[in-house]
Amino acid sequence: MAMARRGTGRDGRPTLEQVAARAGVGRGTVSRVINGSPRVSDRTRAAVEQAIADLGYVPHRAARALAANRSDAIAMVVPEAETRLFAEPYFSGILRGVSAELADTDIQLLLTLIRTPKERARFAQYAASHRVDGVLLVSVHGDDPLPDQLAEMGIPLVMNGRRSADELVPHVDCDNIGGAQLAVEHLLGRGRTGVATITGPADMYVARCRLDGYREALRAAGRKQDEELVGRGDFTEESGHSAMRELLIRRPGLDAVFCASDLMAIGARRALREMGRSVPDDVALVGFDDSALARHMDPPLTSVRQPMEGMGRAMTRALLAEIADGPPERPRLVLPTELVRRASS
Amino acid sequence: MAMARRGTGRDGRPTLEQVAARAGVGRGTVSRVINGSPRVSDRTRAAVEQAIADLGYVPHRAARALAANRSDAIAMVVPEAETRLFAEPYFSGILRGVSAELADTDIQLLLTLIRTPKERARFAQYAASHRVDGVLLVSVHGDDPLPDQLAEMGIPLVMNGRRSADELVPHVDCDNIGGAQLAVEHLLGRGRTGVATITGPADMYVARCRLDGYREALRAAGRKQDEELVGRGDFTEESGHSAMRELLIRRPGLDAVFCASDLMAIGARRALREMGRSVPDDVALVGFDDSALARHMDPPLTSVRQPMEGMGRAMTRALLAEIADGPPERPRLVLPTELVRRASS
DNA sequence: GACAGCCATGGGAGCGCTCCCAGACGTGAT
DNA sequence: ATCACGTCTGGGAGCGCTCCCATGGCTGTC
Repeated sequence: MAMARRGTGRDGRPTLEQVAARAGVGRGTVSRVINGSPRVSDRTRAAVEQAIADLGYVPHRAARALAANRSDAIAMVVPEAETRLFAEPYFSGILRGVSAELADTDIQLLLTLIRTPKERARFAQYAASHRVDGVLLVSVHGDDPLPDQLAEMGIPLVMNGRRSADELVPHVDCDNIGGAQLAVEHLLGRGRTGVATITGPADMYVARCRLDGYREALRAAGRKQDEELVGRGDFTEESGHSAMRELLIRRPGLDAVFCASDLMAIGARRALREMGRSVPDDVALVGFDDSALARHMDPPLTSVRQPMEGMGRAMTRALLAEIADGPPERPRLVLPTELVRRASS
Repeated sequence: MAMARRGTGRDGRPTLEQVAARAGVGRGTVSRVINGSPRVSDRTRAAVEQAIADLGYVPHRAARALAANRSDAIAMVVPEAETRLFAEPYFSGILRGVSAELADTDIQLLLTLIRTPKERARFAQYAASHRVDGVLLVSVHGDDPLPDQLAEMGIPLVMNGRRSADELVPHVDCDNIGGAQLAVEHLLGRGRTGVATITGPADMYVARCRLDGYREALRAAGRKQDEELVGRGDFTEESGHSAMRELLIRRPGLDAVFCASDLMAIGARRALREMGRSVPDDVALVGFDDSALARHMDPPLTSVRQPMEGMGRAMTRALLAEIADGPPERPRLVLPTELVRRASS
């Protein structure tokens, strides 16, 4: 036989049952009020809300999750390398956006850093058992099996960035091509004629986009493509340094460089200094990311800003919509980039 | 009357009940195995483990949380300003440590950014209702009421850093005094005689510690204190810049500066350049934090490294211990800092 | 004025787990 | 053999919620 109902929950907090008792209604009604069901009269609703306020009632998440078979939590998954490499503005920017968007829902953010395949597998299993309502995937590499795995399991999922031009998994991206164009147009607009670029690794889609943007801007301006002005980097400072040296040897007369990352711009800047070029007088420099590094460089670096916080927000909105309404018809959302002009160009 | 037991849980995943059936034991026994209770015979344990493996069973968190009255989740609370200001290495370093420490438990990390008092209140309420087992508080300011609020509610809690010398809330700190000493000793050891410092805001405990370290190092070396060599900053680049200018005006002969943050060192470096001083030849420069900024400065900045990842780990260990065993007898843990020597000194 | 139809409402059943008690089975001492 | 333990085990009860069905009061209609 059921024990007599107690006056409070196990840890001394009021339960829905007590709220019901105090408001003089049934449990179902309180539940309806809490969940915003329209099928409650205004009178009753007011009484229940009063009781909730009086008691300081807060729904018990676990109980709700168990009964309703949802978790009211989403996970944000970040390959650990990213927190190291792109600590800022990437990771914290996105996080800020996600958090802001979640602030007035009562959905929780679970953060998972993944550093090994074992951890990836573990997370996949975890997600598979519906312990989260959806997943936000940050900075996915082309060869990461996780997105497809999750998609296959039918777990709502949004990535930032895409792995290829024909990405099927819903994602939010920023306009890398447009950003690169902006940068190169700006350089051209300042009268620079020998505009070089230092690219990211060719197997990363984002790097290819930025290179495409560079090419497109030159084409649009009617300049001929000089392949000797394209230096290859891998987004690291060191690669920017060596690419810049090679560029300078091949084309000593170049007067501007668009780097596909701020980190490479730092390396390039060092090479320029070593080879006796001043910035921006001899060579104008533009980066990509608008990181803290760019702001604090000497001279401060002109850079393409990605709306990281906006991407975080957009990803979150997209995920919540997907959780509520099922897969979107258009899986892709592209946010504009912006050029932040500083003294380096 | 209870419905006949089904073959699987609601979302098609096996339940503990099915594991029990397959292993030919009762629910209680499976629960015991899962929770590592010793009161299970080896035979039975093996059978249950086999059944778990066969079925791919994963416990349902919400059900477990509800029944056991714990959440298997801890929250990491970060004032939003911090993700902006100290993006790196602070925040991501700690996060990496926390995540690493949690990796082989099945405790989840909930991340909460707090930007308004309203959100703080909301979080306090949330935590109060035992929706998390414990809280990690990052970068707390002296006037933040949250720590005491949580402590009062009996919620296991660990902060990083302390608000004052007699902090009562359990916390993990790094050796700011020792780090500053290290920096100044290093400067002295390189033959510098006029060692200045630029401090953080006087109302921040961490800033006072670094100043104490500076003083202590001078004292230990038998140098007299010259108050004119102490510049006041507030951890920002701009404050470093103006403090450096003033120092240079007051004491043109100074030949070294210990800055209590890398950001201030960047400002100081700019001022030095403007006033025609070279680094490190005329003036040696040392920062604090060992941020990405320091590594990429020109010349690269010698800086005091705080073991952020280690602090994250230590905080997590301390919190888990507190959850398991109750409040620690010694609330404080201090981790050593380390000097990273680069070309600026 | 009777009946269908609608709406707000109460509360039983059940989500998947843990807790704990009572029972079944040893074992060693008497 | 009997008894007193101790160990291992099964399963009832219950965690706090949501879902859903049945109920009862009202309205509108012919």
